[in-house]
Order: sequence, then structure tokens, then C-alpha cells
Amino acid sequence: MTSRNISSLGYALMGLLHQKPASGYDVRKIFSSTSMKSYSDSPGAIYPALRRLEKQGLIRGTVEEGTGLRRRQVFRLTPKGLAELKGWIVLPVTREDIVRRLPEIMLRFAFSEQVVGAHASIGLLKSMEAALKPYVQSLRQEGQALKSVASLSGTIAFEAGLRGAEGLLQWARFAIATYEKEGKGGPS
Amino acid sequence: MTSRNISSLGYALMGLLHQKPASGYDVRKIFSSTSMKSYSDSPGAIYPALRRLEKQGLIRGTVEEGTGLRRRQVFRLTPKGLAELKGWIVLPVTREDIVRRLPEIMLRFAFSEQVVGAHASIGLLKSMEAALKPYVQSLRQEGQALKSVASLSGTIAFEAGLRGAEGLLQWARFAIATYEKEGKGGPS
DNA sequence: GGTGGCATGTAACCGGTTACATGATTAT
DNA sequence: ATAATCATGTAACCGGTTACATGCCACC
Repeated sequence: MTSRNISSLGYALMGLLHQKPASGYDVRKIFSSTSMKSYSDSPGAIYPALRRLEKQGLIRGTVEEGTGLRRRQVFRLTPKGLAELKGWIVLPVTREDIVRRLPEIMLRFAFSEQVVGAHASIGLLKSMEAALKPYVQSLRQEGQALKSVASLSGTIAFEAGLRGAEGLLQWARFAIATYEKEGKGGPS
Repeated sequence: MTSRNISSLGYALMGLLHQKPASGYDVRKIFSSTSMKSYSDSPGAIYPALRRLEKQGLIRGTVEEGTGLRRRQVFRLTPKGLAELKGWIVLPVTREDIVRRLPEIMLRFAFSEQVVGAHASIGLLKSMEAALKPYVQSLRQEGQALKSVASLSGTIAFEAGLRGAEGLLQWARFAIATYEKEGKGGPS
């Protein structure tokens, strides 16, 4: 049933609203001031996206009155929205995700612990690792073939992509180790 | 004069056509089979993009006949297209580029040597390094502030971004060193 | 009384995604 | 014959970008 016609921005908004109910303006400030700068803070993107989510029953906006300022509409995640958000987070990670939608994967991981729980975070990380391993492998092979035909700048640009993927794999392993250490010594 | 209404895909196409004249189908194969998988190989994206470039006089298509197959239209970069491509490649790198358009920057670098020359490659790398240094700096600061308020998965996700930026900075320095070594010992 | 920040919105434009369609040639 | 591959295209849809518009409040 989980309707999959929600953009990356839509999920980012739902994740934020799960942490804390907020207005469109609040969200814009978060996007422009924190490390979520990769998302647009333009009103032309955010307000329509909030309306769409509301129309789908995933969030609900209530007008706050009497605060002295102009009317402010605060949005909250609905139970349906929470279910949708959870479903999105626990999706398995494909190679296609790694190649073309890495920021979205990172967003899913960033939200995972608060929204679904630490077990989901570990699950996501292992899924990422599983997708990354053969990907790095294939990149290394492709790199060998490339060296003989491409320009120096082409080869070095490819090297950046390879290093990025290798670094990501190392990061995933470090993250898994961190979580599993946490699980043993930490709170039940 | 350089018209800046060209999408990232448009420049990718021009870069490929500079290396070697090709048909839309050729380009689709390149996108789907090489490390340029981050670009879409869908005909609905590529053929209209080629038409747009042709309408702007940046590329020119000629129909190849008599090869036995169906008609094949091979596109070539025009002088105007080459100038546009060069202008795009040597643009300075901004922080905004790093945060939101990194793949495009990498594409510019990959093409730089063949299209403009090694001096342009070095210029791009130094521009990247200059943009990256303060960016990594600010990320580190933000990371400190984040640790106390975010969830573990949030903190670790941020760490991935930080490592990525640090790795990129190291890569840029390695690339600069490679080019400068090359310049001394290599061919005039 | 004007500037700047708070807060929300809309409309035009553009380009990528998806899906469908077509026709020719080569291999089985 | 017919399936697969070569090769090109189009149309609907959707959402992000850009730019503009509005109105309230606080402060100087």
C-alpha cells in the first residue's frame, strides 16, 4: 500500500517533522543553516511539497494563532506518515542507490535510529556494505581498463570516485563496529 | 555571451562529442556501460537534449546513410560548442558547487585536459582545493556542535559527509602533486 | 515611516522520468 | 517466423528553480 510517489524532499520533510513539528519556515531555516544544505530551502519547493504530503494524509498542519506574529502553520507527522517513513527507511540498499542516490541513503540512515530504532540502523549499514563491496570491486576492474585509454585527468577523476566508494565502505564498517560495541556495553 | 541555459547532461554530451562524434545511441551506451552511470541513458532525456544543443548551434548532426542499418545521426561539436564547453570547464569552483554539484565538477575535471589542456586541469584542482579547505573546516565545527544533540546515527551520518570532504581534499592535493610532477619530467 | 526579518504563497518555465511506439536488420 | 538488437523518437507527468507577491510585526 505504501505509496511510492514521494520525492526525496518529501521524505526529508517527514523525517524532520518526526523529530519535531515545524512550519514551512522552520524547515527552510534548517535546510539553509545546517548540513542539510543539499536540499533546497526555496519556498517554491517546500510549500508545495508540504501540501502534497498533507493531501496524502502523511502530515497534518494546524494554524497557530495569537502568537503575535503572522499566522504560522505547524505540521506534524500522522500515524500514516510515520508508517510511510519507516517503510522508506528500512528499504534494502541497491547498487543503483549507491551510484545515483547516495544522499538519500545517508538521509535514511541519519533518521533510522530515531524513527525505527538501532536495529534498523545496523540493518541499513549492513545492506549498504553488501551493496558497496561488489561495487568497489567492479570499479577497481573498470579503473584498470580505463588507465590505458583515458587522459590523465580522466583517470584521476575516476580515482576520486573509487576513493569515495572505498572510503564509504570503510565508513560503513566503522559504523557497524560502533553500533555493535554500543549494543554490548550500552543501555538495554 | 556564453548562454548558461545548458543542463549538466548537455555538457556531458558535449564533452563526449568532443572526444569523438557519436549518435544518440552511442551516447546511451556510454552512459549505461561506463562509470558515467550517474547520467540517465533514457532516450527521453538524451534525444531532446541533443536537439536542444543543435538548436543552439553547439552541436551539428549529420545523417549517415548506406551503412545498411537504420539511419544513424552522428553529432559533432561545433566551434561555438567547443567554446561553450571550454568556458564551462574553466569556471571557478564555489562552495555551492562542492555541496550540491560535485558530480558536475568531477565531469568538468575529467574533460579538462583533453578540451582545454593540463594547465586548466591544475587550475580547476587548485580552485577545488581552495573551496574545500574552508568547507572542511566549517564541517568540523558543525560536527562538534552536532554531537551533543543528534542521535548516534545522525552523528555517524554526518561523519560520512565529513570523511567524504576530507578525502576529496586529500585527493585534490594528490592530483595537484601528480600534475606538477608530470609537468617537470614529462613532455614539453 | 522605512528597513529588515517573519511567514506564506503562486505562476511560468524547464528538464528528467516513465512508458509507449516505430521500423529496420541480424541471429536462431 | 520471431526474437533480439540497433536506432530514434514522442507524450504525459511531475517536481524543482526562479522570480515575484503579499502582509504582519519590531525596531530605529
